Amino acid sequence: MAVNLKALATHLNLSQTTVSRALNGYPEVSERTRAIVSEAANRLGYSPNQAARRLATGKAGAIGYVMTTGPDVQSDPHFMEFLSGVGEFAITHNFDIHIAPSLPTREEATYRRLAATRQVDAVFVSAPVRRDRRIEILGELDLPFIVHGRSEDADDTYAFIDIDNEGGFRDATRLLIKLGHRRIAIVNGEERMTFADHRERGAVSAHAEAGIAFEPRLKRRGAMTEAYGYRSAIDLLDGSEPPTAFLCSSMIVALGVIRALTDRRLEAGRDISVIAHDDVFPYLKPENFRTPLTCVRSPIRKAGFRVAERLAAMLSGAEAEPVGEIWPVELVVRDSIGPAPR
Amino acid sequence: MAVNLKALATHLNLSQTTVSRALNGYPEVSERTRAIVSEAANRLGYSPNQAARRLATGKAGAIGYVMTTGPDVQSDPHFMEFLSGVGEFAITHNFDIHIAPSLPTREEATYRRLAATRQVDAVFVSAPVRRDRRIEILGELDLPFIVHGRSEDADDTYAFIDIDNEGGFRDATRLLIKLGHRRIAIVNGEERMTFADHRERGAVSAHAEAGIAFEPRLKRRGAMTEAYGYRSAIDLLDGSEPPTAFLCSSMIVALGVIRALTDRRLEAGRDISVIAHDDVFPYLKPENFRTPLTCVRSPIRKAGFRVAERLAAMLSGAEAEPVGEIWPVELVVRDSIGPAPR
DNA sequence: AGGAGCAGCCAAAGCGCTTTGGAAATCGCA
DNA sequence: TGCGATTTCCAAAGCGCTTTGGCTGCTCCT
Repeated sequence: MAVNLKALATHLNLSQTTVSRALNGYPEVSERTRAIVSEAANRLGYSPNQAARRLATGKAGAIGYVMTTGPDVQSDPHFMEFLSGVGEFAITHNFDIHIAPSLPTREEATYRRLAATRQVDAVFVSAPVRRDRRIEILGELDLPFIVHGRSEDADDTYAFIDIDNEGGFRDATRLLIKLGHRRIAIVNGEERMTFADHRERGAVSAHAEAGIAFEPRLKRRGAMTEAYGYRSAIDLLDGSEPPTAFLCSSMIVALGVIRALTDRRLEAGRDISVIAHDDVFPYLKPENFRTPLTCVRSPIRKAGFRVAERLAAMLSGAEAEPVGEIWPVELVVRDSIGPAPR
Repeated sequence: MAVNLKALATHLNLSQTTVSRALNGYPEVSERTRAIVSEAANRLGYSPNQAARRLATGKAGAIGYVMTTGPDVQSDPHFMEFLSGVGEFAITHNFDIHIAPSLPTREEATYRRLAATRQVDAVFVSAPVRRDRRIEILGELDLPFIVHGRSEDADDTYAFIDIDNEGGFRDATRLLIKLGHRRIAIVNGEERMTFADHRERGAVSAHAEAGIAFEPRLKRRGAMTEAYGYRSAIDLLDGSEPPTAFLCSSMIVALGVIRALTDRRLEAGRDISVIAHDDVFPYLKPENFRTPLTCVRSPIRKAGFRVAERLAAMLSGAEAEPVGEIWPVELVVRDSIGPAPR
């Protein structure tokens, strides 16, 4: 059915060697021959069997990702946008993305399998937690990897790219403090997530430098759903000494927080201030909130692109030492903040 | 480095044949030997080189998906939830998901490459358009595939699984009509999308059977962003003879529509009715809208699971003829609808 | 004219697995 | 005890590619 190297070579009265070299751009074949070969290849619709090529070269032509899933695992809407970025780069370098689904409990085994079966040249890890087992395992495995985010600080033992979550939330908090806010709630990501740690740390340090005590009762941790944002905000607003400002770890969470405000007849920017982290989605923009939302912003798609780019660099040997890269985030002020009520 | 079959066989003083058979569960090896072999395989951390296995068997152990991406291509938040469903099934049958990123303009070539390089055993296609070129190509290619959605009706030439978009929107529209609504807007998906055609058809037919003319001015087509929902609704509300009800093709669109209503001091369920399609996301639930949202509902994750399941069936030969499968959707009534104002 | 150097091509090995086509050992039974 | 049937295992071929290590014939220089 499908035409293979041998058939093509026979057809051309050339050896497989020559045909292979012609197609792969090796210099030891004349331009004339190369032209003839590639013309024929196109015409006959030849493209090399990837498995055979892999076996011969040892290169997989794909980068991997272990996606946890299962009945109780919720999908992360951020990931799709991140993946689009990875894909954008992958296109330019002709590699694919190999997704290995895994139950959360089988993650370790899945990484090991990926490494052992040589299906991918490298992997990327996302949403790292505090002491991320995946990073420990990958460190032992013979498989290049990069982390989107960080596992633990002061770790220069693995490659990563992260955004300055701490700095972003510090800036945001500073701004709120400058506006007179003293009770600032932070509706943050899940407990174990490092990005949430960093954001909290940023908020805390901004309080500290202003000589204000950050009240732990005002912080929340949880899976970033709209419902979680709502519940958290209602809970805080209905308690005694409610916050005068909210920091939200995602746009979806902000949606829930705003709904709570609306329920309590509070208007963002006038009665209460809201700042959220914006990963920049095409379908939900902070400037389009009823009260345009002040944000700490960093396009997650760019991060995906960069992750792929770095992985490619690692594979080509251009990046030897594991380096960590931290991107600044941008504070974009819109109408959702204002002076603290007094 | 990595232990291979040969090494394992030598170590065990057995032939590669026997070791291979023992590991793959063939009957012509004694249970005793099998036990010894698999113990050793575990201990030495052997797992077969996937490329070699592919080359030998012709099976890739992966299903493919061509993901369009690029600077101007927006990611689809629905896809991640769909993919989780695919993954859930994939786990149980030990195959992976191979994502081939592609510029929209190169989609055809990407499918051809996927077929020619034999990297995947089958592919799935999502978000089909009217005359979907992808389906035409795949029909010619020697690569099993299934479509999530439909390309054109009366097509029993390819395998698909779809939800009854027409029926769902017909039911929703009937309900609105019964409540006295006569000007029902439909804020639908992109022009070329078949699911949007079907939903529109459902709405139109419900009008027809009630002897009411459906006004084309009340329909909108576009990429389903929040901003699009908002703009569409504002435009309709500010026009003459504004609609008394809205049908929205996604939850995100509904978010925008609701924002527009709020801007115009209209309350869903009291002043105006809203029904949306709900793909069932963990992070944004219709029951948690300020006014709980009446929905036409069908979990997209389940569809993903089923797509994978059917693909597996096709590969095992259990599913020979291409069949189309259409799932009913559920109309879930909540507070966002009410009698038409008079 | 004669040899060095090089461009252009090829045969064959090998990547690590599965699988075909036996062979040897064991078993059942008359 | 002898012989066919059944287990249990093996050697070798082959999947389709890349790549090593030549070989040939031409050009160029002295």
